Amino acid sequence: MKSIKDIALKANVSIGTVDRVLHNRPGVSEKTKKKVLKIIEDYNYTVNPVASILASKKTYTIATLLPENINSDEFWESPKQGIANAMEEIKNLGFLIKNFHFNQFSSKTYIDAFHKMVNSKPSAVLIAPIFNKETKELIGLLENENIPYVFINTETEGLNNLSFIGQDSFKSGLLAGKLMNWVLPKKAEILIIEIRKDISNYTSINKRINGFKDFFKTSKKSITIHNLHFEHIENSETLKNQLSNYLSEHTHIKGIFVPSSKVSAVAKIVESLDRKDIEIGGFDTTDKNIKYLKNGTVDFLISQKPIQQGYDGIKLLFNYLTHQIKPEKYYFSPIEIVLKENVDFL
Amino acid sequence: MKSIKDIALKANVSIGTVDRVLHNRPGVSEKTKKKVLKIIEDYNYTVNPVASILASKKTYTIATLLPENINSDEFWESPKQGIANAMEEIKNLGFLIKNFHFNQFSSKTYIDAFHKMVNSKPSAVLIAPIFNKETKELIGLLENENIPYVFINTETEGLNNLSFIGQDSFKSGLLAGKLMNWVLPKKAEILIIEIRKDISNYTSINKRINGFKDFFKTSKKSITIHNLHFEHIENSETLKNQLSNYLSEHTHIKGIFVPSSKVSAVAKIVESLDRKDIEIGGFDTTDKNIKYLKNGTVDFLISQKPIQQGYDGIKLLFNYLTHQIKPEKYYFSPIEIVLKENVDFL
DNA sequence: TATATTTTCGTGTACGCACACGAAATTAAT
DNA sequence: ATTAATTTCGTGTGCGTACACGAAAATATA
Repeated sequence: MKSIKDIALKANVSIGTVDRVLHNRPGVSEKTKKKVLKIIEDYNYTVNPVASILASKKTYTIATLLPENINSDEFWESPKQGIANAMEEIKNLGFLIKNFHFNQFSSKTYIDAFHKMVNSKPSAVLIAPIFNKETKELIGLLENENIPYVFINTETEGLNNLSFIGQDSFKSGLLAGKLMNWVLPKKAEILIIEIRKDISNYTSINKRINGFKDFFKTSKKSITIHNLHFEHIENSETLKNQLSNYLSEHTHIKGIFVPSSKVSAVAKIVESLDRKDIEIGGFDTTDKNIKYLKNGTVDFLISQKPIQQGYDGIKLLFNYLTHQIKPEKYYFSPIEIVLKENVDFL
Repeated sequence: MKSIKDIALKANVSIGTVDRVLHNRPGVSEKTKKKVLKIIEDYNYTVNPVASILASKKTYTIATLLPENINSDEFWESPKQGIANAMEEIKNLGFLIKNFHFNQFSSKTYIDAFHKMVNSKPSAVLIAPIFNKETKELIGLLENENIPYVFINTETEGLNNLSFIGQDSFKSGLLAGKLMNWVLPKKAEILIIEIRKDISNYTSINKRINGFKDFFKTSKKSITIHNLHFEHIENSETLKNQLSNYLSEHTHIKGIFVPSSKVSAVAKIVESLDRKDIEIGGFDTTDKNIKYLKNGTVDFLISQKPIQQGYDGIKLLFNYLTHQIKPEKYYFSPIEIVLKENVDFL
């Protein structure tokens, strides 16, 4: 393995000069620069990144802005896990992380955390731009400072984000439709359950629903679709009463689609009603959801590999900051089908 | 970031002593060792792998032994891709790779390559032990030299391999059964097509078939299963004739299960027969298979993420060699369901 | 030609760790 | 107590690169 020293020796210049050539720094005459470059080419030399990292005391700090995970909402735990994993890998390469959190039901906390994040002067940021309007208003703060930003999980159009990491929600809804279509009999009715509390994730969920409905335009089966909205899900008695009433009034409903991670709340009720004839499908492999998948109450889940999303987000910024590798603007996560039979192998 | 120097300072010992403790080298009294370890713990210190690698001129070579990919058989291309990706990441960390190949239909070439591999004195090896008997006879060569070995893709029981990376074939067959059950009508017949050429992969394929059949023991639908074996698949005329004859003799066959990556060969024929009523399922996302998945001839594929298998195999050996991290004995790959709707997001 | 200015380049040190060498401290042997 | 053997530990050097500092060379100005 040739080193910078070998190059210098061969070129009859000092290590410093070679270094200047390598980094395109001024202070080298055109003539010697040519000479050195020629030898670098001949020797097929590339800098040793290990030594390079060790020598450059350059440090980068990446800031993240994600919802805090409140009580039962374990979804955000996963991206955070992936972020932590990625940081573990690069922390010795001069990378530092600062995590900022907000309450996903309070835009005020989002704005607040956003400001704090910008004030910490990070090299780059990873944001879950749950609040669309606020994000558009605040994004200038980052652009003024020339801080690159990546969006995760929630798409926000029309901004100069370096990349978006998340699922194609429409397609994932479409896939959910296909699966639901498979599991249902030739003639059936489907209930889509929306929970208002997911309002912050409004766009994604709407796209999922659109995709879902879109699939049934092409289905050969005879399907009717119902919709039901709930305001709260904490008050499980209300939810239970309303849902069981609805189901008893509409006895042809044989499938329930939950376009969010709140599948388990619905599954719990259906199980208590002992309605084994109803098939349930939804999103995200939270522990609770998996429990109902395993016991057969839930038929399928669609996962977006949130751990990997977090991991990829950090790695992407790492590559951008250290190697100026510009990522794709859209970085779509896998749309993974999770059934009882493969849930243990993810 | 705390360094070895900080530890030494705090412990009132020299850097050398800390170094000895870190590497469990002799020459440190029990007392000072305890003291140093305590501080390491307190400081939450971990060695900087970058500096570590730079300092230790140690170099490792990893050898791989995989089938060469003959003409149409593109499956092995994927693990190789993953291996290459992983090597790219660690090549500057003192890692070198030597790839050995064999013809998967000739045990002689396997034995040959195996010997060459051992003679190259690698630090560790990654093997696809396609030939069970031969592997068991040859494995002593590695054990004599104390060379750790990892199996990929093909399981071989009763050996001291560091780890096995691959799919739980039985479970993946079971899953295929579930999917086939979903797509079929209440009453149907299924044809399982085995291609003798896959003999080298005999065990896995058999397990898949067992898993598949196992599922139908619990199915509520009325399903009959047929089996068909083919010697060759190159001679597509023979295959086509036999298969179309069989299908016309057994008109109730509405599903075909191909427990190998040769799905496309079957799909091609079914397509040419214009039998849109037949659902096809099989394994591996080769380009050809994906083509038939996209045009609707094939209903589902099951992928074992072969690229990741290769990647994981190398990374696992890397961690073992550099950090003595002992991997799990079984490292099961995801069992991924691939449909037309999610094939673009993997 | 002497001096100032700019361009070009060489040297030294640091990054955090591994490891060899040998010195100091401890223990054992005489 | 003296010497020898052994254990314990500190120092120094090198890994390949980045970068600051300043010296030397080249060029411009008087």
